[in-house]
Amino acid sequence: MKIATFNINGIKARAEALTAWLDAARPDVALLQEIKSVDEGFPRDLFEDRGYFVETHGQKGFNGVAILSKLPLEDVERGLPGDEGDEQARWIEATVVGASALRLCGLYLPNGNPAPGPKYDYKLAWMARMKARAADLLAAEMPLVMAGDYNIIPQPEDAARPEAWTEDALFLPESRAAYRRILNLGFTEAFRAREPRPGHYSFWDYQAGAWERNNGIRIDHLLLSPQAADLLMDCGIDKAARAGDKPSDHVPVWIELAA
DNA sequence: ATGGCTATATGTTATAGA
Repeated sequence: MKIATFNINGIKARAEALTAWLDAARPDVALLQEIKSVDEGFPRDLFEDRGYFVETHGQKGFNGVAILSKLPLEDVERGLPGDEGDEQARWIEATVVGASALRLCGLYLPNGNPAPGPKYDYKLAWMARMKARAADLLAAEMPLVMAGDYNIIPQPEDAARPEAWTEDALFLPESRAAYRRILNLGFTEAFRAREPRPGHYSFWDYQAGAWERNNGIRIDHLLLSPQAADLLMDCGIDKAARAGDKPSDHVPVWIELAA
């Protein structure tokens, strides 16, 4: 089963590039972030026509996550628990049943800039809530994939110019420590489990020729529970998507599971 | 790099992104 995460940066602007990638990459599951659309505005037909079941958790203008799946999605949950007052659409869960049941979490972790400040406080609080939810899900001891735009550069080798990010919410020590606390619950980060070398990125800024200069960062991750890590066959980054017409500033990252 | 581009809605400007 091929499972991908892709921050599309707006479904209205990305319908063409997204469907072209789906037709070429043919993932069984695609976890999408930044749909920037309300649920009623999401063009479900584009994906249902291609054989996908569609679940969305959107809001007006910003944020928003979605799951596309060739297999039915069950027990869908929207929103990250732990703060009833949080209205930002950044978290969706569902179970997909293939050879065995697999729990999926699609997430768009807050950017957090500028730091310090209220947006950074929200990022850290959100990560604490995510850790609590992840611990609950791990207790089920079933295959679990938490994938999305983490807005975290885990290590210096995950940035072309790490020195440019030292004051940034994506790379501050406190951000990376919060990320490691989640990882250390027992997750395997799929890409690093298979590729130890530097120079692999999932985001290039639209500005300043970042793509042309390969000035990227790796911030889109798939975290696997032990039961899912046991099934990991392969992981990759679809870098070519950044070179297409009207691209997102992120590219898809995918795994192949023996499930 | 002092935000150089892109997307959306609040819409000929503001807000957010990373």
